Amino acid sequence: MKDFYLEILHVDKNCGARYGILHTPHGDVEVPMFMPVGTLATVKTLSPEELKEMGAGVILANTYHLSIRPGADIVAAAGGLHKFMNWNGPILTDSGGFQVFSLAQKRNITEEGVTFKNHLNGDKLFFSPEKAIEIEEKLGADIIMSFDECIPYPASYDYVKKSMERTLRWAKRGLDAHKREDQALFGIVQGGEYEDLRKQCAEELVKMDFPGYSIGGTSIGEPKDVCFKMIDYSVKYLPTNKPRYLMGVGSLDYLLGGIYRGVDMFDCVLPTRIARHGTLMTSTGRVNIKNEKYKLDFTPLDSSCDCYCCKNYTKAYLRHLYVCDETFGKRLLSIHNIRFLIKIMEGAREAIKEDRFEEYMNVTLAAFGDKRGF
RNA sequence: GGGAGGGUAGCGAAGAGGCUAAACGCGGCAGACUGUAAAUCUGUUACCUACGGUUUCGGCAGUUCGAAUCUGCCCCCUCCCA
Repeated sequence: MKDFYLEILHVDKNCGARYGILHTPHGDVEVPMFMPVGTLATVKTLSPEELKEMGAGVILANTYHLSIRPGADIVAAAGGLHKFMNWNGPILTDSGGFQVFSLAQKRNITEEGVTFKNHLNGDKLFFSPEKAIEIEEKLGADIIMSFDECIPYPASYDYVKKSMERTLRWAKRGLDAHKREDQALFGIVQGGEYEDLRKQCAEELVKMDFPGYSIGGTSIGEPKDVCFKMIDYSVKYLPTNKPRYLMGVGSLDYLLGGIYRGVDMFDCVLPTRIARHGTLMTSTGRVNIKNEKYKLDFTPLDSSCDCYCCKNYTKAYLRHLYVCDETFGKRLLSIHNIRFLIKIMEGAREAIKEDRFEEYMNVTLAAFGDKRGF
Protein backbone atom coordinates (compact mmCIF):
# COMPACT_ATOMS: atom_id res chain seq x y z
CA MET A 1 0.00 0.00 0.00
CA LYS A 2 1.62 3.16 -1.20
CA ASP A 3 -0.26 5.61 1.02
CA PHE A 4 1.40 4.19 4.07
CA TYR A 5 5.10 4.32 4.76
CA LEU A 6 7.63 5.53 7.23
CA GLU A 7 10.10 8.12 6.12
CA ILE A 8 13.11 8.08 8.41
CA LEU A 9 14.73 11.51 8.39
CA HIS A 10 17.35 11.13 11.06
CA VAL A 11 18.81 8.54 13.36
CA ASP A 12 20.55 9.75 16.50
CA LYS A 13 24.28 9.16 16.14
CA ASN A 14 24.61 7.97 19.72
CA CYS A 15 21.70 5.57 20.13
CA GLY A 16 18.87 3.86 18.32
CA ALA A 17 16.46 6.79 18.48
CA ARG A 18 15.01 7.82 15.14
CA TYR A 19 13.07 10.76 13.84
CA GLY A 20 10.74 10.45 10.89
CA ILE A 21 7.38 11.00 9.31
CA LEU A 22 4.75 8.33 9.13
CA HIS A 23 2.60 8.79 6.06
CA THR A 24 -0.96 7.50 6.35
CA PRO A 25 -4.16 7.83 4.32
CA HIS A 26 -5.38 10.32 6.90
CA GLY A 27 -2.32 12.50 7.07
CA ASP A 28 1.31 12.56 8.05
CA VAL A 29 2.48 12.32 11.63
CA GLU A 30 5.92 12.69 13.12
CA VAL A 31 7.60 9.94 15.08
CA PRO A 32 8.46 9.08 17.75
CA MET A 33 4.91 9.69 18.87
CA PHE A 34 2.52 8.92 21.65
CA MET A 35 -0.95 7.77 20.60
CA PRO A 36 -3.83 8.42 23.01
CA VAL A 37 -6.21 5.51 23.49
CA GLY A 38 -9.88 5.83 22.64
CA THR A 39 -11.04 2.26 23.11
CA LEU A 40 -14.72 2.89 22.46
CA ALA A 41 -14.13 5.39 19.68
CA THR A 42 -13.57 8.21 22.13
CA VAL A 43 -10.59 9.23 24.18
CA LYS A 44 -12.47 9.34 27.44
CA THR A 45 -13.73 12.85 28.30
CA LEU A 46 -11.98 14.54 25.36
CA SER A 47 -13.18 15.92 22.05
CA PRO A 48 -11.34 15.44 18.76
CA GLU A 49 -10.78 19.19 18.59
CA GLU A 50 -9.04 19.12 21.95
CA LEU A 51 -6.89 16.19 20.88
CA LYS A 52 -5.89 18.04 17.74
CA GLU A 53 -4.97 21.07 19.78
CA MET A 54 -2.80 18.92 22.04
CA GLY A 55 -0.89 17.72 19.02
CA ALA A 56 -2.24 14.19 18.95
CA GLY A 57 -1.40 12.29 15.77
CA VAL A 58 -2.84 8.79 15.76
CA ILE A 59 -5.75 7.75 17.98
CA LEU A 60 -6.38 4.16 19.04
CA ALA A 61 -9.66 2.30 19.12
CA ASN A 62 -10.42 -1.29 20.02
CA THR A 63 -11.78 -4.08 17.87
CA TYR A 64 -13.11 -6.27 20.67
CA HIS A 65 -14.95 -3.45 22.40
CA LEU A 66 -16.37 -1.85 19.28
CA SER A 67 -17.51 -5.18 17.92
CA ILE A 68 -19.71 -5.54 21.01
CA ARG A 69 -20.85 -1.92 21.14
CA PRO A 70 -22.02 -0.52 18.83
CA GLY A 71 -21.04 -3.38 16.49
CA ALA A 72 -18.79 -3.22 13.46
CA ASP A 73 -21.70 -3.03 11.03
CA ILE A 74 -23.00 0.10 12.66
CA VAL A 75 -19.60 1.77 12.46
CA ALA A 76 -19.39 0.69 8.82
CA ALA A 77 -22.88 2.06 8.16
CA ALA A 78 -21.75 5.35 9.69
CA GLY A 79 -19.06 5.49 7.05
CA GLY A 80 -16.23 4.06 9.14
CA LEU A 81 -14.57 5.08 12.37
CA HIS A 82 -13.22 8.39 11.13
CA LYS A 83 -16.65 9.69 10.30
CA PHE A 84 -18.35 7.96 13.18
CA MET A 85 -16.13 9.56 15.80
CA ASN A 86 -15.36 12.74 13.89
CA TRP A 87 -11.61 12.20 13.86
CA ASN A 88 -10.09 12.84 10.48
CA GLY A 89 -6.54 12.04 11.54
CA PRO A 90 -5.07 8.54 11.47
CA ILE A 91 -6.66 5.82 13.58
CA LEU A 92 -5.18 2.55 14.76
CA THR A 93 -7.30 -0.36 15.95
CA ASP A 94 -6.02 -2.96 18.33
CA SER A 95 -7.22 -6.41 17.40
CA GLY A 96 -8.54 -7.76 20.66
CA GLY A 97 -5.27 -9.50 21.42
CA PHE A 98 -4.91 -7.51 24.59
CA GLN A 99 -8.33 -8.70 25.74
CA VAL A 100 -7.01 -12.25 25.48
CA PHE A 101 -4.80 -11.13 28.35
CA SER A 102 -6.99 -8.70 30.26
CA LEU A 103 -10.11 -10.87 30.04
CA ALA A 104 -8.20 -14.09 30.63
CA GLN A 105 -10.90 -15.33 33.02
CA LYS A 106 -13.52 -15.03 30.32
CA ARG A 107 -12.01 -16.69 27.31
CA ASN A 108 -10.74 -19.93 25.88
CA ILE A 109 -7.92 -20.20 23.34
CA THR A 110 -7.71 -22.79 20.59
CA GLU A 111 -5.70 -22.98 17.40
CA GLU A 112 -8.72 -21.66 15.53
CA GLY A 113 -9.10 -18.57 17.71
CA VAL A 114 -10.42 -17.28 21.02
CA THR A 115 -13.90 -17.67 22.41
CA PHE A 116 -14.80 -14.87 24.78
CA LYS A 117 -17.71 -14.66 27.14
CA ASN A 118 -18.20 -11.00 26.67
CA HIS A 119 -17.63 -8.90 29.73
CA LEU A 120 -21.01 -7.16 29.62
CA ASN A 121 -23.53 -9.98 29.48
CA GLY A 122 -21.52 -13.15 29.01
CA ASP A 123 -22.56 -13.61 25.39
CA LYS A 124 -20.29 -15.88 23.41
CA LEU A 125 -17.99 -14.05 21.04
CA PHE A 126 -15.56 -15.83 18.77
CA PHE A 127 -12.45 -14.08 17.55
CA SER A 128 -10.26 -15.70 14.95
CA PRO A 129 -7.45 -13.93 13.10
CA GLU A 130 -9.76 -13.71 10.07
CA LYS A 131 -12.67 -12.45 12.15
CA ALA A 132 -10.52 -9.74 13.74
CA ILE A 133 -9.42 -8.57 10.31
CA GLU A 134 -13.00 -8.65 9.04
CA ILE A 135 -14.08 -6.40 11.91
CA GLU A 136 -11.08 -4.14 11.52
CA GLU A 137 -11.84 -3.72 7.84
CA LYS A 138 -15.36 -2.67 8.73
CA LEU A 139 -14.08 -0.23 11.33
CA GLY A 140 -11.73 1.18 8.73
CA ALA A 141 -8.72 2.36 10.72
CA ASP A 142 -5.53 3.35 8.91
CA ILE A 143 -3.41 0.97 10.94
CA ILE A 144 -4.77 -2.36 12.13
CA MET A 145 -3.27 -5.04 14.32
CA SER A 146 -2.96 -8.74 13.77
CA PHE A 147 -4.87 -10.87 16.26
CA ASP A 148 -2.36 -12.15 18.78
CA GLU A 149 -2.20 -13.54 22.24
CA CYS A 150 -0.79 -11.05 24.71
CA ILE A 151 0.68 -13.46 27.22
CA PRO A 152 1.12 -12.74 30.90
CA TYR A 153 4.43 -12.23 32.64
CA PRO A 154 6.04 -14.33 33.87
CA ALA A 155 5.33 -17.29 31.62
CA SER A 156 7.29 -20.47 31.08
CA TYR A 157 9.52 -20.87 28.06
CA ASP A 158 7.38 -23.69 26.77
CA TYR A 159 4.19 -21.72 27.02
CA VAL A 160 5.71 -18.61 25.47
CA LYS A 161 7.10 -20.67 22.60
CA LYS A 162 3.81 -22.40 21.87
CA SER A 163 1.87 -19.17 22.14
CA MET A 164 4.32 -17.25 19.97
CA GLU A 165 4.24 -19.90 17.27
CA ARG A 166 0.46 -19.80 17.25
CA THR A 167 0.53 -16.01 17.11
CA LEU A 168 2.79 -16.35 14.08
CA ARG A 169 0.33 -18.68 12.38
CA TRP A 170 -2.44 -16.26 13.26
CA ALA A 171 -0.43 -13.39 11.76
CA LYS A 172 -0.17 -15.26 8.47
CA ARG A 173 -3.88 -16.08 8.49
CA GLY A 174 -4.72 -12.44 9.17
CA LEU A 175 -2.42 -11.28 6.43
CA ASP A 176 -4.07 -13.65 3.96
CA ALA A 177 -7.51 -12.46 5.00
CA HIS A 178 -6.71 -8.78 4.80
CA LYS A 179 -7.97 -7.22 1.59
CA ARG A 180 -8.35 -3.48 2.10
CA GLU A 181 -5.56 -1.59 0.36
CA ASP A 182 -5.95 1.53 2.47
CA GLN A 183 -5.09 -0.13 5.77
CA ALA A 184 -1.67 -1.03 7.08
CA LEU A 185 -1.72 -4.36 8.89
CA PHE A 186 0.98 -4.72 11.55
CA GLY A 187 2.48 -7.97 12.74
CA ILE A 188 3.08 -8.33 16.46
CA VAL A 189 6.32 -9.67 17.86
CA GLN A 190 5.76 -11.91 20.85
CA GLY A 191 8.18 -14.27 22.54
CA GLY A 192 8.22 -12.97 26.09
CA GLU A 193 11.61 -12.30 27.57
CA TYR A 194 13.37 -14.99 25.55
CA GLU A 195 15.70 -13.71 22.89
CA ASP A 196 15.57 -16.76 20.64
CA LEU A 197 11.77 -16.64 20.62
CA ARG A 198 11.64 -12.90 19.95
CA LYS A 199 14.18 -13.39 17.19
CA GLN A 200 12.28 -16.24 15.62
CA CYS A 201 9.01 -14.35 15.82
CA ALA A 202 10.44 -11.14 14.39
CA GLU A 203 12.24 -12.90 11.56
CA GLU A 204 9.19 -14.90 10.55
CA LEU A 205 7.01 -11.80 10.60
CA VAL A 206 9.55 -9.90 8.53
CA LYS A 207 9.42 -12.68 5.94
CA MET A 208 5.68 -12.04 5.68
CA ASP A 209 6.53 -8.42 4.91
CA PHE A 210 4.13 -6.41 7.03
CA PRO A 211 4.07 -2.63 6.57
CA GLY A 212 4.86 -2.25 10.26
CA TYR A 213 5.70 -4.24 13.36
CA SER A 214 4.53 -4.09 16.94
CA ILE A 215 6.30 -5.27 20.02
CA GLY A 216 3.73 -6.97 22.19
CA GLY A 217 3.59 -8.69 25.52
CA THR A 218 5.07 -5.66 27.24
CA SER A 219 3.75 -3.35 29.96
CA ILE A 220 1.91 -6.12 31.75
CA GLY A 221 3.75 -5.87 35.03
CA GLU A 222 7.21 -7.00 34.00
CA PRO A 223 10.23 -5.21 35.49
CA LYS A 224 11.70 -2.40 33.45
CA ASP A 225 14.88 -4.24 32.53
CA VAL A 226 12.80 -7.14 31.24
CA CYS A 227 10.71 -4.80 29.13
CA PHE A 228 13.86 -3.24 27.70
CA LYS A 229 15.19 -6.69 26.89
CA MET A 230 11.95 -7.50 25.11
CA ILE A 231 12.38 -4.34 23.05
CA ASP A 232 16.03 -5.01 22.27
CA TYR A 233 15.39 -8.63 21.32
CA SER A 234 12.67 -7.51 18.93
CA VAL A 235 14.00 -4.32 17.37
CA LYS A 236 17.27 -6.02 16.56
CA TYR A 237 15.54 -8.24 14.02
CA LEU A 238 13.17 -5.70 12.51
CA PRO A 239 13.81 -3.73 9.30
CA THR A 240 14.88 -0.13 9.70
CA ASN A 241 12.50 1.19 7.07
CA LYS A 242 9.28 0.05 8.78
CA PRO A 243 7.56 1.56 11.80
CA ARG A 244 8.02 -0.07 15.19
CA TYR A 245 5.24 0.18 17.69
CA LEU A 246 5.69 -0.69 21.35
CA MET A 247 2.27 -1.64 22.59
CA GLY A 248 0.80 -0.42 25.84
CA VAL A 249 3.67 1.64 27.14
CA GLY A 250 3.01 5.01 28.67
CA SER A 251 5.22 5.76 31.64
CA LEU A 252 8.01 8.22 31.08
CA ASP A 253 10.96 5.92 31.62
CA TYR A 254 9.56 3.18 29.39
CA LEU A 255 8.68 5.66 26.66
CA LEU A 256 12.08 7.28 26.61
CA GLY A 257 13.76 3.92 26.98
CA GLY A 258 11.77 2.68 24.02
CA ILE A 259 12.72 5.62 21.83
CA TYR A 260 16.33 5.15 22.83
CA ARG A 261 16.07 1.59 21.53
CA GLY A 262 14.56 2.57 18.21
CA VAL A 263 10.80 2.48 18.80
CA ASP A 264 8.64 4.93 16.85
CA MET A 265 5.13 4.58 18.21
CA PHE A 266 3.60 4.13 21.64
CA ASP A 267 0.12 3.97 23.06
CA CYS A 268 -1.15 3.71 26.58
CA VAL A 269 -4.26 4.23 28.65
CA LEU A 270 -2.11 5.36 31.54
CA PRO A 271 -2.27 9.14 31.03
CA THR A 272 -6.04 9.21 30.63
CA ARG A 273 -6.80 6.63 33.26
CA ILE A 274 -4.61 8.03 36.01
CA ALA A 275 -5.85 11.53 35.15
CA ARG A 276 -9.41 10.42 35.81
CA HIS A 277 -8.12 9.00 39.07
CA GLY A 278 -6.39 12.21 40.09
CA THR A 279 -2.75 11.45 39.24
CA LEU A 280 -0.75 13.69 36.95
CA MET A 281 2.59 13.49 35.24
CA THR A 282 4.46 16.76 35.39
CA SER A 283 7.92 17.89 34.39
CA THR A 284 8.96 17.72 38.04
CA GLY A 285 7.31 14.45 38.91
CA ARG A 286 4.10 12.77 39.83
CA VAL A 287 1.28 14.78 41.41
CA ASN A 288 -1.71 13.43 43.28
CA ILE A 289 -4.09 16.32 42.87
CA LYS A 290 -6.38 15.02 45.59
CA ASN A 291 -3.70 15.52 48.22
CA GLU A 292 -4.62 17.91 51.00
CA LYS A 293 -1.45 19.91 50.44
CA TYR A 294 -2.90 21.38 47.24
CA LYS A 295 -5.93 22.87 48.97
CA LEU A 296 -4.44 26.33 48.95
CA ASP A 297 -2.01 25.91 46.09
CA PHE A 298 -2.95 28.52 43.54
CA THR A 299 -0.14 27.70 41.13
CA PRO A 300 -0.51 25.71 37.89
CA LEU A 301 -0.08 21.95 37.87
CA ASP A 302 3.07 22.29 35.80
CA SER A 303 4.39 25.77 35.20
CA SER A 304 6.41 24.61 32.21
CA CYS A 305 3.40 23.05 30.50
CA ASP A 306 1.56 24.78 27.69
CA CYS A 307 -1.71 22.85 27.94
CA TYR A 308 -5.12 24.42 28.36
CA CYS A 309 -5.30 23.13 31.91
CA CYS A 310 -1.95 24.50 33.04
CA LYS A 311 -2.43 27.82 31.29
CA ASN A 312 -5.78 28.52 32.92
CA TYR A 313 -6.28 26.66 36.18
CA THR A 314 -4.68 26.23 39.59
CA LYS A 315 -3.98 23.10 41.58
CA ALA A 316 -6.42 24.26 44.25
CA TYR A 317 -9.17 24.48 41.65
CA LEU A 318 -8.28 21.12 40.10
CA ARG A 319 -8.29 19.54 43.54
CA HIS A 320 -11.66 21.08 44.24
CA LEU A 321 -13.10 19.67 41.02
CA TYR A 322 -11.63 16.27 41.78
CA VAL A 323 -12.94 16.19 45.32
CA CYS A 324 -16.40 17.18 44.08
CA ASP A 325 -16.19 14.53 41.37
CA GLU A 326 -16.85 17.10 38.70
CA THR A 327 -16.48 15.91 35.12
CA PHE A 328 -14.67 19.04 34.08
CA GLY A 329 -11.85 18.13 36.45
CA LYS A 330 -11.34 14.78 34.75
CA ARG A 331 -11.29 16.54 31.41
CA LEU A 332 -8.71 19.10 32.47
CA LEU A 333 -6.48 16.46 34.04
CA SER A 334 -6.76 14.23 30.97
CA ILE A 335 -5.87 17.16 28.76
CA HIS A 336 -2.79 17.78 30.83
CA ASN A 337 -1.51 14.22 30.96
CA ILE A 338 -1.92 13.67 27.25
CA ARG A 339 -0.37 16.99 26.36
CA PHE A 340 2.45 16.20 28.76
CA LEU A 341 3.37 12.99 26.94
CA ILE A 342 2.94 14.54 23.51
CA LYS A 343 5.21 17.37 24.55
CA ILE A 344 7.78 14.87 25.79
CA MET A 345 7.66 13.35 22.31
CA GLU A 346 8.08 16.75 20.65
CA GLY A 347 11.14 17.32 22.77
CA ALA A 348 12.44 13.87 21.91
CA ARG A 349 12.12 14.53 18.18
CA GLU A 350 14.04 17.79 18.43
CA ALA A 351 16.71 16.09 20.50
CA ILE A 352 17.07 13.22 18.02
CA LYS A 353 17.51 15.64 15.13
CA GLU A 354 20.41 17.14 17.08
CA ASP A 355 21.89 13.80 18.18
CA ARG A 356 21.35 14.54 21.83
CA PHE A 357 18.53 12.18 22.65
CA GLU A 358 20.37 10.36 25.41
CA GLU A 359 21.02 13.60 27.22
CA TYR A 360 17.40 14.65 26.75
CA MET A 361 16.25 11.36 28.21
CA ASN A 362 18.52 11.59 31.22
CA VAL A 363 17.67 15.21 31.97
CA THR A 364 13.95 14.59 31.61
CA LEU A 365 14.00 11.54 33.86
CA ALA A 366 16.18 13.25 36.44
CA ALA A 367 13.80 16.21 36.59
CA PHE A 368 10.91 13.82 36.97
CA GLY A 369 12.71 12.22 39.85
CA ASP A 370 10.32 9.40 40.60
CA LYS A 371 12.09 6.07 40.60
CA ARG A 372 9.08 4.50 38.98
CA GLY A 373 9.45 6.88 36.09
CA PHE A 374 5.99 8.29 35.92
C1' G B 1 -49.51 18.56 81.53
C1' G B 2 -50.32 13.24 79.34
C1' G B 3 -48.34 9.41 75.99
C1' A B 4 -44.56 7.11 72.77
C1' G B 5 -39.73 6.62 70.80
C1' G B 6 -34.66 7.97 70.97
C1' G B 7 -29.37 9.62 72.45
C1' U B 8 -23.12 4.74 69.60
C1' A B 9 -16.67 7.27 66.72
C1' G B 10 -16.66 13.70 61.85
C1' C B 11 -21.91 12.27 59.90
C1' G B 12 -25.63 8.33 59.09
C1' A B 13 -26.40 3.66 61.17
C1' A B 14 -25.72 -1.72 63.27
C1' G B 15 -24.89 -3.94 67.92
C1' A B 16 -29.15 -5.72 73.15
C1' G B 17 -24.08 -9.19 79.00
C1' G B 18 -17.84 -11.72 77.32
C1' C B 19 -15.62 -13.37 70.46
C1' U B 20 -16.51 -5.09 70.57
C1' A B 21 -11.97 0.02 69.98
C1' A B 22 -17.25 -1.25 68.34
C1' A B 23 -20.27 -4.10 61.61
C1' C B 24 -21.67 -1.25 57.34
C1' G B 25 -22.22 3.30 54.44
C1' C B 26 -20.72 8.32 53.78
C1' G B 27 -17.07 11.85 54.69
C1' G B 28 -11.54 12.45 55.65
C1' C B 29 -6.44 10.92 54.64
C1' A B 30 -3.08 8.14 51.60
C1' G B 31 -1.83 4.69 47.66
C1' A B 32 -2.34 1.89 42.99
C1' C B 33 -3.37 2.12 37.86
C1' U B 34 0.84 0.80 31.43
C1' G B 35 -2.30 -2.56 23.33
C1' U B 36 -9.21 0.61 29.05
C1' A B 37 -14.42 -5.16 32.31
C1' A B 38 -11.21 1.02 35.35
C1' A B 39 -15.18 8.39 36.62
C1' U B 40 -12.14 1.98 39.13
C1' C B 41 -9.67 -0.54 43.03
C1' U B 42 -6.76 -0.83 47.76
C1' G B 43 -5.24 0.72 52.60
C1' U B 44 -6.30 3.77 56.64
C1' U B 45 -9.56 6.74 59.83
C1' A B 46 -10.75 7.17 69.23
C1' C B 47 -5.93 8.46 71.70
C1' C B 48 -0.68 7.26 72.81
C1' U B 49 6.03 7.04 74.01
C1' A B 50 2.27 1.94 69.39
C1' C B 51 4.23 -6.49 67.60
C1' G B 52 2.19 -2.86 73.32
C1' G B 53 -0.73 0.55 76.17
C1' U B 54 -4.77 4.26 77.53
C1' U B 55 -9.55 6.21 77.68
C1' U B 56 -14.81 5.26 74.87
C1' C B 57 -21.01 4.16 73.15
C1' G B 58 -25.64 11.43 76.72
C1' G B 59 -24.26 11.98 82.46
C1' C B 60 -23.84 9.95 87.31
C1' A B 61 -24.49 5.87 90.56
C1' G B 62 -25.31 0.64 90.75
C1' U B 63 -25.78 -5.01 89.48
C1' U B 64 -22.02 -8.54 87.57
C1' C B 65 -15.89 -12.12 87.49
C1' G B 66 -17.19 -9.05 83.06
C1' A B 67 -21.62 -3.58 80.68
C1' A B 68 -22.51 0.26 74.60
C1' U B 69 -25.67 -3.86 76.02
C1' C B 70 -29.12 -5.00 82.80
C1' U B 71 -31.11 -1.40 87.09
C1' G B 72 -32.02 3.63 89.22
C1' C B 73 -31.86 8.78 88.94
C1' C B 74 -30.62 13.02 85.95
C1' C B 75 -29.88 15.80 81.18
C1' C B 76 -31.17 16.34 76.06
C1' C B 77 -33.91 15.27 71.29
C1' U B 78 -38.23 13.72 68.16
C1' C B 79 -43.32 12.58 67.44
C1' C B 80 -48.55 12.27 69.14
C1' C B 81 -52.55 14.11 72.48
C1' A B 82 -54.08 18.44 75.48
